[in-house]
Amino acid sequence: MGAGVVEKTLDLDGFDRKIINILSGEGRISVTELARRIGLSKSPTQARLKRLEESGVIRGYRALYDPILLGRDHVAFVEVKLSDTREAALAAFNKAVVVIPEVEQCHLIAGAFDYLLKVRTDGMIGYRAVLAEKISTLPHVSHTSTYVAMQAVKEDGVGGNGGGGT
Amino acid sequence: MGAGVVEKTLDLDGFDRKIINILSGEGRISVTELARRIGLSKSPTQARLKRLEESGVIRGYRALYDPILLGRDHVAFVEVKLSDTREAALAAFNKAVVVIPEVEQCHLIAGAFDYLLKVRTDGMIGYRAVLAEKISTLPHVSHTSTYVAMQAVKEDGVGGNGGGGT
DNA sequence: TATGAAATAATCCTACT
DNA sequence: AGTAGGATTATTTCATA
Repeated sequence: MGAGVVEKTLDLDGFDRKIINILSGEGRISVTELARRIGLSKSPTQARLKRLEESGVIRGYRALYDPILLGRDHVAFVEVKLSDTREAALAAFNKAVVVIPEVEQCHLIAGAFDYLLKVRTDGMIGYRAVLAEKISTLPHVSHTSTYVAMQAVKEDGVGGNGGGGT
Repeated sequence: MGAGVVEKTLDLDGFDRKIINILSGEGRISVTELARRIGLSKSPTQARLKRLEESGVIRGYRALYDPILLGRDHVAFVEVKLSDTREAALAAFNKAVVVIPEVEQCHLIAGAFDYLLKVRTDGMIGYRAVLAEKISTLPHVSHTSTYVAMQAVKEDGVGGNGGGGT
């Protein structure tokens, strides 16, 4: 995305695609089951899986959690405007924002050199604290606009960490 | 989120929290390894894992993919305004939007009764097709504004499906 | 590159502390 | 409720085609 053309030349055939699609829904099934579903025996299935993992197509596996049961059902989207949009400023912002655990997603948006953040907390009080203490103090932030989600109509599960506690 | 207080009364102790945090990063490790890491023997670890799964805290497992290697690195956020925001209209919109595979996320936003959608495609051409043929034709849509992401600064992996092909 | 068999390691179940 | 041990099943490696 952006600078540098990345080598996209990995040839994924139908079996690889099937593996990808199955594992996107059920990431913990056994290789035996996976082999049965794609219609191949165990060894080649395992070899393909390993190849997908080592080539970087599969970056890892994650458990999906119920945000409500974990008490982390407050989602807000934050539009962030920067006072400086030069490369160094963007890099500083990027580096600082990725380590905030409550920030689930952060995208650089075209057109206005803004960022759009997705922030998950355990409630409005927690959100205000994150906004005041973490997001507003990020490098070169000049203005933020918050949009609170009333309902997650479609969403994948939530990661385990992010302010809860280890 | 919103109507109906949900029973949050599951008591998660430190071991459960450890399980949740570990599995959020490595969702495919064995129960043996999991037991070793949380400092418990295998049987209780497995019992706790099963309890977390059956209580709904863990909703499933998913493989994370590299969007670039899969050729699905175009992300856009769409603000959708509805002409009708009564309950029935919202329900109709919700029902229709969840089945669009390119829509990764959809949130009902407070304040203006808008929706914010995250749409992933294989490029601008694919995005325009999705916007014209799928999003704009959703029930009660009156207006959309698109914000294209130039860079994913922080983001979990991507699901396997969404326009690719089975 | 797929198949099939043998060694290894995981899961599952039962009994004990 | 956690630990320990044994039976079942899956995964891994290796040989073969």
